[in-house]
Amino acid sequence: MAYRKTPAVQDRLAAAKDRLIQCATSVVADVGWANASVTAVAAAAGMSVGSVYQHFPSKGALAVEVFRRASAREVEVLGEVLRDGSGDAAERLACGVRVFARRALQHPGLAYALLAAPAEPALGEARSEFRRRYRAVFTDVVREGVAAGLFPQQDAEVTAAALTGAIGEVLVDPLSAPTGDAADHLVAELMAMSLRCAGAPSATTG
Amino acid sequence: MAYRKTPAVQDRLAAAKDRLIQCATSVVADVGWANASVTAVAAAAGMSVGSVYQHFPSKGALAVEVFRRASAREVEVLGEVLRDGSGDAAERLACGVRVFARRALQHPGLAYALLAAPAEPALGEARSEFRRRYRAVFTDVVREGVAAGLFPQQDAEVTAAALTGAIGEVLVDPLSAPTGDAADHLVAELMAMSLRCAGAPSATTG
DNA sequence: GTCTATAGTCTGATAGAC
DNA sequence: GTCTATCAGACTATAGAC
Repeated sequence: MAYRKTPAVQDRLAAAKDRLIQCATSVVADVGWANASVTAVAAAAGMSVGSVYQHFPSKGALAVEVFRRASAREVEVLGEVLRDGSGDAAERLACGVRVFARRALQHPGLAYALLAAPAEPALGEARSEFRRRYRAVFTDVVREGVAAGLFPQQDAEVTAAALTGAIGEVLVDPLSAPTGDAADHLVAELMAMSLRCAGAPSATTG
Repeated sequence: MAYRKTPAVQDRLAAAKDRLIQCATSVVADVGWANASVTAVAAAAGMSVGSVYQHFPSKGALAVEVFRRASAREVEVLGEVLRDGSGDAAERLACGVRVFARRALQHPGLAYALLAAPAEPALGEARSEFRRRYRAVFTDVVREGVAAGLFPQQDAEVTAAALTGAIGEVLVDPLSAPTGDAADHLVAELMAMSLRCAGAPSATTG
């Protein structure tokens, strides 16, 4: 008969699974989804291919989990800044964009994998959800700004989607990650563009 | 020894290749890149798998050609409106966005495949080029608007990239293609958002 | 028992014979 | 042009190490 796993065993399993996910994330950030074969991931995690399939039913499921964890972190960080930051809606929006951009520029491989890389088919749905969540957090700030008369009347959902796409596109294009002054310039322009996009008045003044 | 192909043969080959590309485009628009196997494409084109490889050296090459043709059409249409349309930069930008959006909403399957679908690894480069070209046409209008004092000072490249990403994201998300009034609303919001994004003054006024 | 290594099956891309 | 063989990579089954 089947015995319940002891806590110690459960912990060990969970730890191994965690490590597997982390290693897989590194591999993907390094070589992209296309080249992240199960064999390569297993090797990076120091385990056999068979063991990988003890943690995940398929390569796609592992990919989804890798994607979910990485993207959840980003959405969470952004959401905190947008919701709990200080200042009015425009200031929080600008701050959120800066944080998002800086994080992406620091981990370009991961950002590219999350935002734009040709991906496992299984990631289609996960990516959609990721974007929905980004929209949700942006939608809230935009709505707030409109309610406060800070932004003009607009469909907050559309603006939120636009911000999501715009920021992703700007950050991902130069596969060559800009550094130093170039990065600062990019972030500054991105913040200005986001404010204009929402219709913050300062945008047209300067 | 190898004889030069007669013109008649060349024409027949070119026609077959054309049909193959068109059929492949339909298949991709229907089932996405992931399910567009060479077998499926060959079947749709009424030829054998082996024949497909007489026209293209690899599946990736065929995918790139499908992508190139479809995206080139879109970029061209947009470019014409933005360059040769009537009115100032803001008016042409708004008009270009409307045209782009309407076309995408009419062919949602193809739009999704071009803009956002999980794709063949080989398409990574093609997609980058596609986006660079979008940026290029947007960059020109934005520059012109800035020069005319219509838009505020800004990095036109960044705004162009943002417009590319924003429009794509807004159009692609609701995999359920909006129809009738909903589509009109979406297009109108998209145009307003694009003008705000570039900093057109009317945007903050109403 | 759980992990590893390994050798198999299966699917789909690709090459080559016909 | 078609058909068949090969190859790669996802996935599975099994045997042995600890």
